[in-house]
Amino acid sequence: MINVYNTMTRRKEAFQPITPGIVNMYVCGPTVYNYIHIGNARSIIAFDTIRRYFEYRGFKVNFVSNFTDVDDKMINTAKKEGTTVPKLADKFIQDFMEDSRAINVEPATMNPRATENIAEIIDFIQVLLDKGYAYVSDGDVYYRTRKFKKYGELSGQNIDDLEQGASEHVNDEETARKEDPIDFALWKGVKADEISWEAPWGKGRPGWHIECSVMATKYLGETIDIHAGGEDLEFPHHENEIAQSEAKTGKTFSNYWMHNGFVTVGDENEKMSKSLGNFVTVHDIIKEMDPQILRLFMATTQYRRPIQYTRENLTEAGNNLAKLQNAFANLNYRYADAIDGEDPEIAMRVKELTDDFNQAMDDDFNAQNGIAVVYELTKVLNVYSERETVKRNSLDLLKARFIELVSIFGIKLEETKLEDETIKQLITQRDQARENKDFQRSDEIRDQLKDQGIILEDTPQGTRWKRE
RNA sequence: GGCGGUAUAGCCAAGUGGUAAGGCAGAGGUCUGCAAAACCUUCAUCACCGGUUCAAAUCCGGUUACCGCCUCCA
Repeated sequence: MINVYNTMTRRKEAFQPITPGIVNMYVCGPTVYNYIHIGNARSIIAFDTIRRYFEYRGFKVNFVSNFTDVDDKMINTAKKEGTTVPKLADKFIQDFMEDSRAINVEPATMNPRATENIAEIIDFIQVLLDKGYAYVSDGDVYYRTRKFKKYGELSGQNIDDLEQGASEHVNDEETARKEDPIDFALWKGVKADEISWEAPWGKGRPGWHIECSVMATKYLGETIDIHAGGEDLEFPHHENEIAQSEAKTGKTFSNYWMHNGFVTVGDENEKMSKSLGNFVTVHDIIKEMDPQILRLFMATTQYRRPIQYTRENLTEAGNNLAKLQNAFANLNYRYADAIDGEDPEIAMRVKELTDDFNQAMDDDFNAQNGIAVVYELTKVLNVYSERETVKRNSLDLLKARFIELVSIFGIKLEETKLEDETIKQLITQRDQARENKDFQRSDEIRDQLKDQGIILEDTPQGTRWKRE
């Protein structure tokens, strides 16, 4: 049984899908006006890891994540860069896909875009108007927040406190059009020559929150299993989504709400975000280092905890990645001299560790405990790889389980095919030199290869090599 | 001001009543011609104060510090 921390109840709860064996999951995606930063990556990685774990446990996961491809930021950025909103969206959606691939994120079942669902958005708003949950004001449409009794339940906010906050902070012309400062926009009337669509109450574009309500219910149903996103979305975004959706359907919008913690950066340990301007993009990072390092770093921290993005922490992740890769390589080398059969104690140990792993991850995807088990398995691989005789079935078993567990964290282990003839020849020459105790010559060859990024390792089974 | 979160070794980080997982870095060792990789050993009384208890990092009260949300944001 998988336990999930539900923001709504602030407790871990046993996960009960609506339909046995299926998880319908919606994750709020990015506004596509820039490259994704590592904060976005954290959210993407966290929920990709969770999705992979569900799949590993036998669930079919319908994973829907949207692109917000029209809003103020899109419009402003397009204007500034002398392009159109759709072109801007296309570019950064493509970059999103590339960056996601680099950090080994499984493609979503579906990535709907707000602008592809305008008709449904209009219908949705119309229902809210008909039910009295919304009102038109000077071309805009607003949600009548106070009418929704449960408002504030997700974030634990009192509506009067919110009211106070809202009236203090916001004092623009938009507020003047609202009946109440805490009301929020479902539709924004068109200004100047902005991108817009026809609606019964006038030309304009959807507000931010409505698109997620529409797309989640359209593609996954009126009640979904899991709705997820960064913890900053808890309020107001998710609160508003609930208000819209439940006012319309009268049903619970999502059974579980999951929120990932932030990435902090710098000595101040402050939140990283686009608006603070202190962000690092995935696009830039992966030019400088193996994307798998970033992936491992983020996937193995419990998703609700904050992550401190520092060079030191990345170095540590890099060392850990190398450890996993070494163990995998050590194991693979032994296929050359493995004999038939299996060692039963290995099967037992693998079973044991798998149970430990599942137990750890069942507890709200506790990746820190999960990876600890993987490190134990790594040790089993290494120790077994050093045995005098190894058996093929045991190698197969260790290898398969290792790949399986590591892939939940999005790590792809590749068998390096090293077939370079000149390198092989040099190694043969070196082995001969070593046999003749001509260590000067043998070290010369090793240094020469090292300059080319080739590392040699002498083992009882002969000399191995790998790239740095 | 309201709501929420966090504080465990040099660093990252598990751990919700019984005497501190794991990883990185460091130190010592095994293996090696030397290395590399790997393995073994070693490295903390848990922010502070008070309380409950036979027993607390874990429960209660208080203090301090940091972070987030309340306005666009993963």
